[in-house]
Amino acid sequence: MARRRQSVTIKHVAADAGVSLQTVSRVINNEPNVRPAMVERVRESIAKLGYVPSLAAQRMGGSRSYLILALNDRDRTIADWRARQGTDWVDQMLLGGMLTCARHGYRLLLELVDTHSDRIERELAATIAALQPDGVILTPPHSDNPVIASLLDQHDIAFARIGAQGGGAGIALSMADEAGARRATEHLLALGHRRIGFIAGPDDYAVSAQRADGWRGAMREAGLPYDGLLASGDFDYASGREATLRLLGATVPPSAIIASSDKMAIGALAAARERGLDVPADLSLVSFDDTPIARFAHPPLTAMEQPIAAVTARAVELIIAQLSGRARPVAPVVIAGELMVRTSTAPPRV
Amino acid sequence: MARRRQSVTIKHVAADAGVSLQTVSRVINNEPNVRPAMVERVRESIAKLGYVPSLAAQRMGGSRSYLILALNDRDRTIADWRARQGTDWVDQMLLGGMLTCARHGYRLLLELVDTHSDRIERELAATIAALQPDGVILTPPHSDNPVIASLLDQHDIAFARIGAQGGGAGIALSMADEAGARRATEHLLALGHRRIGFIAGPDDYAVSAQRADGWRGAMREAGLPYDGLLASGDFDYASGREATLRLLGATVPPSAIIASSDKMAIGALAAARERGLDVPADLSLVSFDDTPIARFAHPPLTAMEQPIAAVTARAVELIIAQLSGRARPVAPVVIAGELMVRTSTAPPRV
DNA sequence: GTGAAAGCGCTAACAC
DNA sequence: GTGTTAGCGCTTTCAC
Repeated sequence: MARRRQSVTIKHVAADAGVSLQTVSRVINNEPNVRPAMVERVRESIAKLGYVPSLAAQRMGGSRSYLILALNDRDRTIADWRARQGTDWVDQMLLGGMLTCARHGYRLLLELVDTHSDRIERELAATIAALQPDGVILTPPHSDNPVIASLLDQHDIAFARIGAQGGGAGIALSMADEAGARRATEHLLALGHRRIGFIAGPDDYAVSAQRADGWRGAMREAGLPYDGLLASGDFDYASGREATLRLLGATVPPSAIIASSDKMAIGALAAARERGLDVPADLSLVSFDDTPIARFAHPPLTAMEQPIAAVTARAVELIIAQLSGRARPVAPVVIAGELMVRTSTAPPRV
Repeated sequence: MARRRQSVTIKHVAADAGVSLQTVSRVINNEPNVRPAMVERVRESIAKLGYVPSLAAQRMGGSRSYLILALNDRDRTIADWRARQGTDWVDQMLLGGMLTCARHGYRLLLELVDTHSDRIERELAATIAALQPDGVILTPPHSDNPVIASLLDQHDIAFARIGAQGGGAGIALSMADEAGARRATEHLLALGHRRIGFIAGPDDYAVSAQRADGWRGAMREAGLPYDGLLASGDFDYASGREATLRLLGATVPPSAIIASSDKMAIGALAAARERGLDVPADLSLVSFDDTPIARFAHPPLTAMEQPIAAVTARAVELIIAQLSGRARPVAPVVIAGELMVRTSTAPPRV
C-alpha cells in the first residue's frame, strides 16, 4: 500500500500565498495577529487550491482532535437495533449532534461501551488513547457513572452528562424528567383520575428516580395517596406488562398508569388487553420517550417527549464553548420535552 | 489549552521491553521479522502499560487511518430523522458496520453528503482531505454516482457500492432487488392475483429500475399483462398514496399492489381506505424495506426485507480485505433479503 | 531479525 | 505581525 499523502497541504498554501506556514495556520484557526490583507490572500489560496486541513495532523500538532464522542450503552443499543422497534435514541442524538458538530468543524463519533462490565475503565481508556477526543457526551446510564466521570476528568476531556443531576464534573443536561412526570400526572389529574399508577425504570438510571419523584410530588400535592401504586421495570416490554398486571391486581386498581418508557407502555397496553380493559375507557396510559412506537400504537399513546436531538445539540455547543475557554455552566442545563397528548388518555369511567 | 499528549506511547513500550520503536511497531502491526520471544516480551509490555496506538499518529506515519466512512444522502437522512417514523436504515448500517469495523480495529464514521448538489465533488474531496478514510461505503443514490466513484478511485480509496449493479470501480453489493420484486410478485400470483400493480421508486436510484424489472419479469413469465399497472413515486408517503389512487382509478383496477418502499405502502394503505377498500380483502399490499413502520401498520405489511446490516457488514469486510491486498470481487456480492409474509396479503375476492 | 534516521502535516513556543 | 524551530507519535526506508 502506497503511502497515502495529502494532495494539498499547508505548505502548498503557504507557497502559493507567499507567506509562512504559521501564518496559514493562524488564518485557519482564526487567530489574531494577521493583517486583514494577509488573511484575504491566504483565504484566496486556500479556496483556489481547495485546501482542507488534515484532522490527523491537526491532532498531532496541536491540542485538538476535532472529535466528540457520543458514548452509548453497548448492549442496549445493539438490542434496540436488532429489535427494529423504531427506537430512535441514537438517530436523534446523531441529528442533534452531527449537525451541530459540523457547524463548528467537529465530527461526532458514536461509540458503544459496556456499562455493566468492570472492564469499562480499561475500555474507555483505550478509546481515549486511540481517538483522543476533545469532548465526550455521556448518555444514561453512563451519565451517572463516577468511574467514567473521573477518568474523563483526569484526562482533561470536556464532557456532558445527559439526563444527569448537577454536581460533580462535567456539564449536566437534564430533560426535566421530574417536571415531565409531574406534567404527565397533572394531565391525568385534570382528566379526573385519582388512582394513578406509576411504573418506574431501573435503579441504575438516575432518571428513573427523578420521574418517580415527579409523579409522587404531583400526587402528594393533589392530596392523593400513592401507596401500592408504584411498580418498577427495566424499560423493556415484558417488564411493563408484568408491572401493569401487578398494579391491576390490587383491590382498588388504578384508572391510569404512567410508564417510564414507551416499551413498558406497550407492555402495559398488552396487559390491559389481557385483562379485558379498554384503553383509554377503562385505563388511561401515558408513556415516556415518545419514540415512533408511541405514535404507531393503538391507540396512539399520550407521551412525554424526550428532546434528545435538542439536548445533544446543546451538549455539543457547551462542550465546544468550554474548549474555547468559556466556563461550563454550573447549574444543570434543562431542556424540557412536551407532553404529546394522544388518545390513550381520557377521563376515568364514572 | 495545554498540549494534549498521549499518556503511553510507543516509546514507553519500547523502553519497557528494551527494544527499539520499530520492533514495537512491527508487533503492533503483526509484521514479520520479529522473533517470537521478542513478540511475547513486547506484548507483555503493551498489556502492562495499557498501551493503545493513537489513530492520528498511525495515520500520520503510515498509510492507514483505520477509518471507514458511511456516506449517506444528507437531505433524506435528516428528513427521516426529523419525521421519526421509525426509518432505521442508518441504524442497520451502524449495526452491521460498526461492529464489523470494531472487530478489525477500524472505526465507522457516518457522513452526510448532499447528493443533488453540483458541489458534491468539492464536498466529498474536503471530507477525504480532512479524514483520509481508508474506505468508503456508498449508499443509494450515491452508489450509482459516477462522479463519486471516479473521485474515490483517483484517491485510491477502497469503496463499496450498496445496491449497485456490477461494473465500474468499487465493490458492488446487491440486495437482490430484482429477485426480491420477483419473489413478491410470485407470492401474490400464488395467492391467485392476476392484476398486480407496481409503484416504482425515483429514477436516480438504480434499485428502482431493478425492482420494476423483477415485477415485470414475473408478470411476463406468468403470461400476464402489465400495461397500465405501473406507477411511480419518490419513496415517500404522499407519492405512494397518489400512485395508488391512479392505479385504482383504472377501468380494471389491480387486486394487489407492490410498493417500492414501506412509506409508499403506507400511503397506498391510506389510499385504499379512502376508496373504501379493505386490505387485504379488496386489495393486497406488499412493500419493500421492512422498516419498523411495516410491522406497526394495520394490517402489518407483507414486506421484502432489506438486509442492510448484513450487507454493510460484508461491505466492511471486503473493504478491509482489499486494504490487506486481497483482490476485490469482480461480480456483485449478493445478499438477499427475505419476504416477510404478514397480513396485508390474501387471495383476491372471487 | 533489528535498529537508526527521516518525515508525515500540523501547531506551540519563541524569536524577530 | 510574522517567520523560524522543534516537536506530536507513528511508519517507512534503509543500514546493519
